[in-house]
Amino acid sequence: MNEQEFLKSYDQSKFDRPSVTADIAIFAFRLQEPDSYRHDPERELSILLVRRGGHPFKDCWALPGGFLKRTETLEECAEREVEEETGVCPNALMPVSMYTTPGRDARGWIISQLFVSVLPDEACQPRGGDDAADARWFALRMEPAGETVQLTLRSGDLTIAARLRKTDARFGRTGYEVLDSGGLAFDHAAMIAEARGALRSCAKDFRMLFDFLPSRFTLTDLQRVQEAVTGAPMQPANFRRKIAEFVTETDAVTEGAGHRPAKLFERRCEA
Amino acid sequence: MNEQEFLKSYDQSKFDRPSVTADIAIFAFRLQEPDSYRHDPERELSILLVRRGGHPFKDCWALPGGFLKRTETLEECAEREVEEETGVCPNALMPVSMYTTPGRDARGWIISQLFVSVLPDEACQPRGGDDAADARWFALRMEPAGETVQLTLRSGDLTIAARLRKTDARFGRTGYEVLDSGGLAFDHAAMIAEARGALRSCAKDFRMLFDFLPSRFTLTDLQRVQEAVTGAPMQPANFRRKIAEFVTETDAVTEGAGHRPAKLFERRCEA
DNA sequence: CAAATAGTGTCTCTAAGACAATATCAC
DNA sequence: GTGATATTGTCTTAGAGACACTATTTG
Repeated sequence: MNEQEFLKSYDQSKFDRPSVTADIAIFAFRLQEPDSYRHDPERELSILLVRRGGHPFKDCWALPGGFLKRTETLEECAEREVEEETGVCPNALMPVSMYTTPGRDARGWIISQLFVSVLPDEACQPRGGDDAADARWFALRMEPAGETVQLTLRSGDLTIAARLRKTDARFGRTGYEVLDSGGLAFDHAAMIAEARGALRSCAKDFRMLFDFLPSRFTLTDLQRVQEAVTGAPMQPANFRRKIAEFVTETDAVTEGAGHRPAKLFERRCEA
Repeated sequence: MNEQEFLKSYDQSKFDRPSVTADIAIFAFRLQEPDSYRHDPERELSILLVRRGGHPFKDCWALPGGFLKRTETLEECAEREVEEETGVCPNALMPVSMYTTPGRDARGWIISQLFVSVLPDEACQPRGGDDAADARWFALRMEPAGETVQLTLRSGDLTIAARLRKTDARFGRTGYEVLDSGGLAFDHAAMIAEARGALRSCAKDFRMLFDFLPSRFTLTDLQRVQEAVTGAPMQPANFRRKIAEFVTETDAVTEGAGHRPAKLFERRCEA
């Protein structure tokens, strides 16, 4: 038998195969109401979730995502699913890791690729789509609590609290095991925690920060984003020194704030 | 219909699904013959390939790997396949990226997870296994050549030369497109190039270096490994300063070399 | 002017890199 | 002793972090 004949006789359907999905953790910073005309509004790290319209986990909140099709790459699938379910068009999608533990999905043998993406606040007025009854931003907090990690998601009156335990932490990535999903679908609580970690670790490279903001931004805004992602404050002088090479000054300035206006900057694009 | 009923009626086989494989790039440094009794032997970055025993790409060289089973994670699959095909038991397996381009495998819809692993030279006397007619170490060189990248693999008289073009380079990872596979199976030439890059980028973190060496080693050996992985030489004094915190001195020293003996060190294990 | 944020100058300390000198073995 | 590698000392420089100061708007 030669290769041609082999390929002709090869029947993929004879073999056991999993379904494959992409799930996407989309982060943004949402502005909160300022408490005085002088204070700048605070920014809050948020994540986009959809309410599931069908079984399983009907009416539970979940990451947007869906099944891979034969004609697309996993990344294209992720982009398509986000668009379909939330009406939002994501920027670059960073692959994080593959979830393949047997039994992780009650429907059968399903493995999932987790992606992380980041959006400027303005770009996203989510709407429910195809399979999703609703789509909303949830303010995200993740705090260590002894041996475990507490995950808190809040959207208006709605609060979701999940508890996780760290499992492996190799190659700069930390995996989590769900102790209490808090009502989140599937193993998405673990995915959200891992995505938050991936976000933190890729913030060392400044390029990602720009995706959180519109094309023109103040350096202070950029710094707030960086601080929220890394979780550590920074001296303004030092921050400015470090990002200087990545931004270009424009003529425009902010207006109407109760204090000195700030110059607007743009991302510097180089080869 | 409630969730129980939904799950009972859910039939995964109604949906189109891909086959999923794990492919593993295993690296080691192999000692070369010294040209004089005084010179230490040189080390050469090598990668473990298997010769395919069956179609497609019968008799071509390929990364070890194979199909994911329902009862295992992708990482377990990778470990099993390496063991079956080469007789070698890999250390930690680092997931690198997922290959999902439609049409990448002539057998049908097949997506693959690439892993990278690293072995001490001593640990691996490869043998052909199940699907693999043969398993061998190939010295690996990767050189930029204008717009393209030249990949050269050599094992004894056998030389494989592949040519690639860089595609995307986001999130610290570089993807490649195969221009000339040089006879390597599937898109494995691109995988090898990406794996080489992943190795380089994770070498910044010293912990990975130890996997290339037996439990006791000289600092010079460790430095040679680091230099070969990163591609850049380093001052001995600086290297020693940097790894000091990761190693412990032992009483043992090397013997019989035509020069000053070196202290043997061990990896320092901390919490 | 007061409150609030924007933006700059500069000191210190550490880490990285370069260079040079000394040490110790096999033959 | 000679050739090779092992090991250590230290100078210089670049960058991170901390701190203090000045600048500019709105009400």
